Amino acid sequence: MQSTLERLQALSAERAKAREAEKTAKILQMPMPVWPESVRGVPNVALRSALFGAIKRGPRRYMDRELVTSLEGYEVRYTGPRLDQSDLDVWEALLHLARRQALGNRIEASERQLLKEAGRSYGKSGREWLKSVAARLSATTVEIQHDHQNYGGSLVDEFYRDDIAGCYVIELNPRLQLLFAHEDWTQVEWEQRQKLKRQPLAQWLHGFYSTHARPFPLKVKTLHQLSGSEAKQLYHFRAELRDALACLEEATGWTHEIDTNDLVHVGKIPTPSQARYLSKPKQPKK
DNA sequence: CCGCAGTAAGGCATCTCTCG
DNA sequence: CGAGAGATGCCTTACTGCGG
Repeated sequence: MQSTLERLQALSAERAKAREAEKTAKILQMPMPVWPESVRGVPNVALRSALFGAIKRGPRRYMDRELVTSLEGYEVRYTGPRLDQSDLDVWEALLHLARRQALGNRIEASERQLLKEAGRSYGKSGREWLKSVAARLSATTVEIQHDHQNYGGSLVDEFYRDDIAGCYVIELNPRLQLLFAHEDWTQVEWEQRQKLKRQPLAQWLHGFYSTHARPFPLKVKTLHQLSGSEAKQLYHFRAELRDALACLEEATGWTHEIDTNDLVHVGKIPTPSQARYLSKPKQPKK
């Protein structure tokens, strides 16, 4: 026999669940945020984790529902071959193309257009590469938990070449909308990212620090794990990190320092929107 | 542990050629 | 001219070995 209290508790739990579902439904109906042509809008979870890692070319390690290192607050599991910064280029390009439509809609784009949006030159090797990225992004599984919101599925629902139409057909998962909710996404300067081409670690750092208006110091070891670097020795990674930070500074003007405690400091000039955000909570000091 | 130089191997840009 | 195939060669990463 249930007590009145138990019944009440069950009822309130049910209501909470319903509210959560309602919230999710609401988010799914919101339009995709719009960002200017010069940036790429990317969910923070993709930039604050090793999901798209700073890994070297060559054979990719296969992951099976493995927990991906990420900043606190995100839980990410991934199944499939490791994703790299080039895969991120394409995913960003797809989101970019989709941003003016409601997610879930079909995108049709030529090989040429996709390669251009991803910052690649058009040629035999580029087209072959695009095929392999399409296979990776559509055939792998990501599970993301953040803020009571769950996302599960592939990064791209459909991604195939329609030989008759002579173009690619892409269908994004409508639930991707959840990853853009609560302003939990970042505008990444595309021109800066392109300057860091072929330098996975510098690209990863650029994405990571783009998500922070005022970066906080992190240990070299933490960055090693967060970036998904496969360097086996930490001092090797430290050397790579130094080079990458120097490239990053050249491309963005963000200053860097590794102090005696092995803490990495990055100083940056906040973007206008980040500056507004920073000035909000605190009263201006005088 | 750390820095530097050298190495291997693969990613990627680019060039040329062919075909319609 | 434009699209695509194939070949070539540069550039990068991460590892190794040596000396401090």
